[in-house]
Amino acid sequence: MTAFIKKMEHGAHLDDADREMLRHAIGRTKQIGARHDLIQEGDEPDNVQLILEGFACRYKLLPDGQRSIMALLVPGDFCDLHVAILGEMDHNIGTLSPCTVAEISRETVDYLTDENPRITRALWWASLVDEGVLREWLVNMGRRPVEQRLGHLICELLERLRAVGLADANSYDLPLTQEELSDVMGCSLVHINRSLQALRSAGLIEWQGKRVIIPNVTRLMDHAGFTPNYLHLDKKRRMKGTSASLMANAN
Amino acid sequence: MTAFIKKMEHGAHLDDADREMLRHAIGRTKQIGARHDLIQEGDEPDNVQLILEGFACRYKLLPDGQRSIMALLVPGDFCDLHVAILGEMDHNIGTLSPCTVAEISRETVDYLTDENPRITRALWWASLVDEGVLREWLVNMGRRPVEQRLGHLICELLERLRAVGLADANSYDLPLTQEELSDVMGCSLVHINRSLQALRSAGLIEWQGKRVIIPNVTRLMDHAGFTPNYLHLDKKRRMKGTSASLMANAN
DNA sequence: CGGCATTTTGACAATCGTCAATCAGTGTGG
DNA sequence: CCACACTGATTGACGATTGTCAAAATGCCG
Repeated sequence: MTAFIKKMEHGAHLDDADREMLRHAIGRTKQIGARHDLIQEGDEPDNVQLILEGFACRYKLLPDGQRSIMALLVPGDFCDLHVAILGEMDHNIGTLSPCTVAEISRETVDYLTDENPRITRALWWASLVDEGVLREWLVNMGRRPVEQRLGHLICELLERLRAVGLADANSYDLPLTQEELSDVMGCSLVHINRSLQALRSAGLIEWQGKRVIIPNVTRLMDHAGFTPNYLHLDKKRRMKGTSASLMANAN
Repeated sequence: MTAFIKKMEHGAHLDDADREMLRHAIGRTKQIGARHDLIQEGDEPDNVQLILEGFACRYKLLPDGQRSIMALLVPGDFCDLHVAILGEMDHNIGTLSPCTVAEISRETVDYLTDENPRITRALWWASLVDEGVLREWLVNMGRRPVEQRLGHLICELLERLRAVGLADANSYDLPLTQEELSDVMGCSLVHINRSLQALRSAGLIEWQGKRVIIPNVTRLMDHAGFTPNYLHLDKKRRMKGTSASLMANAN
């Protein structure tokens, strides 16, 4: 919950009333165990789901049974804000760890966006950042060897989790198995295992149970070719134009 | 121009007045030669650019000089509709072939979206489809060998170009070099060359100059594991909710 | 025809996947 | 408390895919 509001703060300048509106918007929440689907390809849901705690992912299954994970969802991330426009889900969303998930009705979303331009801007910002992350993942996948790819992902999650208060300066909990990592990175489980070992023996990462520790963040970022610009986590010059009303009243 | 309107029609039910508004929205157009940047990383443009003719791409350059192409833009596609919210471009856009590009001022975009909910819906739809395409490319990159990957891209472009009237039932002009294809597919030029040969000798594609011919579309789609659902090119049950107003007045 | 970009080829090396087995950690029932 | 089952991590051997290098062939355009 606080993760959600912290995230939104990165997308717009919210005041106390805005934060209060967001808090009220969250209606029912539910607990879901690890490895359960929140929504499936072809679904046309009536509510919007939001991760409050735990890790989830967007994924597709291929005819030959392979799984491809196209996004990791952490607390504060929306699952399916967009599906009403597209008609139906073109992918699945499943939990990776046990999750707390909020359900927000369409009516509530409509109310928020009709009434509050700052919240609307924050929601739109979140959606565009997701797109930026997808582009960077594509670069990662296409042009970096698996060892750097892993390092890049670990850097990205450090930034994203710090943005919602779930990581300290150089470590965080990452509840993914190596098999799940292999579905993210598009390579074999064995290769993940060996690449992680390489990163560890290079002193770039350490692993204590489910917690990742990055002894020297700058060094890992350098090794992985990571630059955080695509996460757009600073609001600096972003408020000038009026064109944020682009998506006004699309029904 | 007609490509642009044809594309928008896939996103919402437009009437004659809507189409007229779209036609008027396009102000200055410019001709750009092949391999010129339309916008670069770090830019904060005041106008929105729209491809009217030709092929362009989104790309990033890596420190070691490698190029990664994360999206192909064809007539009807927007370049940077979103950048006002994010603050600055996190990637470059460059032409691949000579292009005709329209510049639309922010004021015009604001006017359209304030006044016309159907156009707003169509614009939002376009943005969400871009995201769906990114997800599918990520699957393609991570889980399919290069030969199928190429087949998949060729199928996707057939659908996208047919949607804007630039392809017939089984062929279209594809003005990309093999080197550019290698930057899209994240592999070496030599490997692209050999994979294309494999597709040709399997009778799955033919190449006449810059034109791709697909002798048997079903067979290629099958070979590549292509399903067009992620392009959301049919409007069927898509108009029920009101939540398309999600992005209303975000300034 | 000559120059240049693009495509094609061959030989070889590096990366990465597959298979199959072992090791380590955790929780359960007896 | 320990045997057992189960999941997840690790290892070795081997083969397949893909990259690199360098050269030759092809096509296009002035």
